[in-house]
Amino acid sequence: MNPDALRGHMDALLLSVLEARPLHGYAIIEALQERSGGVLNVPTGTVYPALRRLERVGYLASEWATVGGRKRRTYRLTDSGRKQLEGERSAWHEFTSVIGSVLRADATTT
Amino acid sequence: MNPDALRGHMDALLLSVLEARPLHGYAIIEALQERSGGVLNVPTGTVYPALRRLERVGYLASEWATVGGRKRRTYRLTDSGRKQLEGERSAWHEFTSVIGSVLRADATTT
DNA sequence: GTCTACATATAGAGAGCCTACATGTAGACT
DNA sequence: AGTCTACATGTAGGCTCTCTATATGTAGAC
Repeated sequence: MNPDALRGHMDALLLSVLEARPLHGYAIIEALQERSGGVLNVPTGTVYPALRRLERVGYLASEWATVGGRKRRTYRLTDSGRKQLEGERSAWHEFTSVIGSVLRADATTT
Repeated sequence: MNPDALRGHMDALLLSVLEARPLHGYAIIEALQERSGGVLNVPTGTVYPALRRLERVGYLASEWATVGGRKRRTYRLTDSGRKQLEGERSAWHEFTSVIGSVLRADATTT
């Protein structure tokens, strides 16, 4: 999976994975792998900064917890984040529809 | 349309639009608009450098022409570019499938 | 004592898309 | 003659995001 292809879609992925329940960063990475059938291996250097960015703009909120002696920062969707996810989903549909229509365009079309 | 979303998909769009016949830059921009129903307004500052990049890596070839007193640089797909377009199309399908599966994931899935 | 899994974080690189600007022709309209 | 719009190409610099590489530390298995 070409990294550049993910540009601008990372937010949607992260918000989506947090939709059902809060998760910490490491678990988010695993969830993305699972849901994508192992294809999506997003490095920590991408996920952690992205989560902080999404928190900074108010789509996520976080709190620290200690589980089994290990510290976790658990992220959850805010109301604003839930609205944003809706927007991301419709943007995704428009995006695939538009690009798809160009890629599939009949070779004989003017 | 969020500009970042196009990242990594521009090549596919340009190659696809040149699949049926050679076009010059300005006509490519118009073709993208048409095929996308007016949604895709790619600025010249994106298209011209991208075309040069694609020529540099061998997917496109170009030649100058003068039509109605105006100079045009007309681009056409090379054989290598045609193969690349195939690859771009299958990459696109994998991409939409993977992202789609994450975005649509059942809220109750683990 | 070592290795792997778990867990978070940052610095710096790299790439590409965008804004803004520069340049020039042709044709229509005033 | 002068202005405006459409046509047509191009570059410089900025911006943002993703990635690589690195750092740090705990827990548990072997």
